[in-house]
Amino acid sequence: MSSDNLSLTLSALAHPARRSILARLTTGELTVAELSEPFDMTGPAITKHLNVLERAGLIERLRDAQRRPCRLRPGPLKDVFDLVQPYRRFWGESFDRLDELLAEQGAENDN
Amino acid sequence: MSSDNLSLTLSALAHPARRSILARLTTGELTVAELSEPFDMTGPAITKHLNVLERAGLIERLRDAQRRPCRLRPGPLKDVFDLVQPYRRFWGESFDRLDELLAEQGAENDN
DNA sequence: ATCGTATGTTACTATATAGTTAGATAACCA
DNA sequence: TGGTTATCTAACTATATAGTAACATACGAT
Repeated sequence: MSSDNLSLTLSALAHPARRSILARLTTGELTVAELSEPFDMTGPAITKHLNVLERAGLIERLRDAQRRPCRLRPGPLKDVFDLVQPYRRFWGESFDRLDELLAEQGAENDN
Repeated sequence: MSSDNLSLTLSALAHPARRSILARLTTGELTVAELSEPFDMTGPAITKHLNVLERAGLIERLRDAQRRPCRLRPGPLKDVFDLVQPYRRFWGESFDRLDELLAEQGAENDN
């Protein structure tokens, strides 16, 4: 399963329901019931998705009586940003033929 | 397994060996043997990782006699960038307490 | 005290992932 | 032709993921 933090974060993001949950949490805390509502999924399935997100540090669980609202913890997303950031130079120019870019880069940074 | 493209890309990235392979491909094409070298892993294991990367569109396999060099295809990484991009406003300010930000946002964008 | 709502836990199924060893394929080299 | 190098496929194991149904717990309301 590769349990380093970044791998945990990426595999947590690798499910549309979990990405959708995160997106909805940007507007504030939501309860499990509220989060479940848009999905055709049973309660336990949602609970498991929330556990995955929590284990990755992407959400925090609170207490409000019998409710357990979730709050976004965006920290680990920065690591994802930092992962893809160095590749920005590659897209937008030659998607299919990287050769020239690699040549340029090879010139300035000999490996 | 959630086979939409973005999910495929994210779960392909959710393994340190595969991220390392991608990083090494930024300096040019490499053969399977060259890619295997830094890892304590058998050939078939590497082949499987390459298949995962290829299925996600992150690499391309070429032919050079009996060699099958790999080339980076950075396109799908842009989608990952676009995924995390909107969350940038959340980190760097209040990691733990999102409340003020949410309050601001709630004011301008009533949901 | 009991009821109902909200959420979590357990046990189970099916499929996917990550790795192994052993064998198959393919292309070059002598 | 036969051998070597490079890579992939097949079969297998162990563990993880995504879902279900059924049950348990926790808390507020009546």
